Amino acid sequence: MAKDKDMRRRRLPPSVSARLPKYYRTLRELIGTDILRVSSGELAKRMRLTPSQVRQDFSYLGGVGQQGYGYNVKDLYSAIGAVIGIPRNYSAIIICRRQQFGSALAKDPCFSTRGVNLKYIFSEAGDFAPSEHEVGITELGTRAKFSSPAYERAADYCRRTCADIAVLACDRTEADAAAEALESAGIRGIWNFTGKDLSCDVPVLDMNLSDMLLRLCCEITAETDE
Amino acid sequence: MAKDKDMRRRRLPPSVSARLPKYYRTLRELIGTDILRVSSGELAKRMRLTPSQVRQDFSYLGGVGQQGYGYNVKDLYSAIGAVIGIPRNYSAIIICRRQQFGSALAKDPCFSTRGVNLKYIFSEAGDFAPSEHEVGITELGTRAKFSSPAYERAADYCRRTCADIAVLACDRTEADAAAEALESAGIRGIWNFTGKDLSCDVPVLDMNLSDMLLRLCCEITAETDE
DNA sequence: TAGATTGTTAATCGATTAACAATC
DNA sequence: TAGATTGTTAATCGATTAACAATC
Repeated sequence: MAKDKDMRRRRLPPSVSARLPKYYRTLRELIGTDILRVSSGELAKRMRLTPSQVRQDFSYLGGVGQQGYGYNVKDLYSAIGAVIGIPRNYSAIIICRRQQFGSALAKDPCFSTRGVNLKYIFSEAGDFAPSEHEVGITELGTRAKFSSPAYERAADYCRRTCADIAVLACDRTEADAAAEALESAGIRGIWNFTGKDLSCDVPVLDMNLSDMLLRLCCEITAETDE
Repeated sequence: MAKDKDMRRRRLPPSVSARLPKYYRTLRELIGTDILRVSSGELAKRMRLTPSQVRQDFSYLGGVGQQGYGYNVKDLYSAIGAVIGIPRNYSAIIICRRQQFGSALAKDPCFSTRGVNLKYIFSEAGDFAPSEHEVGITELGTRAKFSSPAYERAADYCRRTCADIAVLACDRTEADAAAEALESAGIRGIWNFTGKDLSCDVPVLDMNLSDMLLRLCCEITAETDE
């Protein structure tokens, strides 16, 4: 008894949760085209998976489909959104170096389109709200001289105002100190662009650009030699 | 017979090749500290793997270790580098929008530190060699009016001069056309920052920032509910 | 030689695919 | 009802871990 409930509660296997964002994105696109229902076969074709895998994955969401019909696109979209945590309206801050990577991220639509509230950007050239950022960085130049590193001001902000996610794109040499400061200020996840592996208790998503570039090189090499 | 040779030749499982860049990076660090030899146990500790996995992984490289001693750091480093394709000196070009993501990538050390030759940057604000790029983007502003989109000029360049890797960070709407143009111009791999899935015959490494952000959200949510 | 550590085989674990009864 | 399609169980496949003989 209550077998399906147990099923629903079982922690999602990592392989499944890694696919959720892509399901979510594909379903968004379907919503945009006014398609109301979708079968595991159709979704599998769009995402280049097997129908089996799609159904197996969705079984962890607990009975979100209907036999003979398929899945209601909007229901499925919000069921997946709920598991990801979209309704929690997470907030984010960026710690970056002027004109570098993280700074460009501030303009990326990934935050606004996914319901994550980008609140503030901290860099050695000044601290900015996203709206001020473009002007701030390119025209104002350096806003002020700071005695504290950007990550400390970010941690202070975090303590005062709360923020869930830190996009960490500071210098490698500051990475450990920054992660520690942010963690003790209550940050709940770190998107790590520093290229340094962090040891944290909160979830860390590593974006090691060098590693990624080499991964592509490796594939190219394997392709050549095959 | 020739059993070990067969082993060496067997195509690397994807799980193993995905770890090679991190091995490579860790070994680089060891070289930097003048450590000459390393055991599977030591390496496992640094990389948070099991010694078994390290040895299993390296077995695909074919007898690069020595019983009772471990692995010679430099030998291992170059054996892994060879599989990745470092000695092939791959070259790269960037197709991006002004001041956006790809443009910031041009300044990232991942290319130079990994022996990938970044040759040229194409954007609607002008085409630049990496050395001209910072000045070009921020001070010169728009260099010229172009009648062709950046990806077409990139494809032309690729046909004339050759380039192995395209960092594709153009607008989503141009993603398919750009990939097709670059592929037919002879590009061998695409690092895809457009947020759109490509269908290509060459290896594609997807950097879907929205998906990645949601993956982190998902982990935070799971952590909270556990 | 004795201790250390590899390379490899076997055992386990997890993820994917296939099959099919349940049911809309 | 008949056709479609799910949810779930069983079979397969691949990746990780454990164990140990080979050997430096």
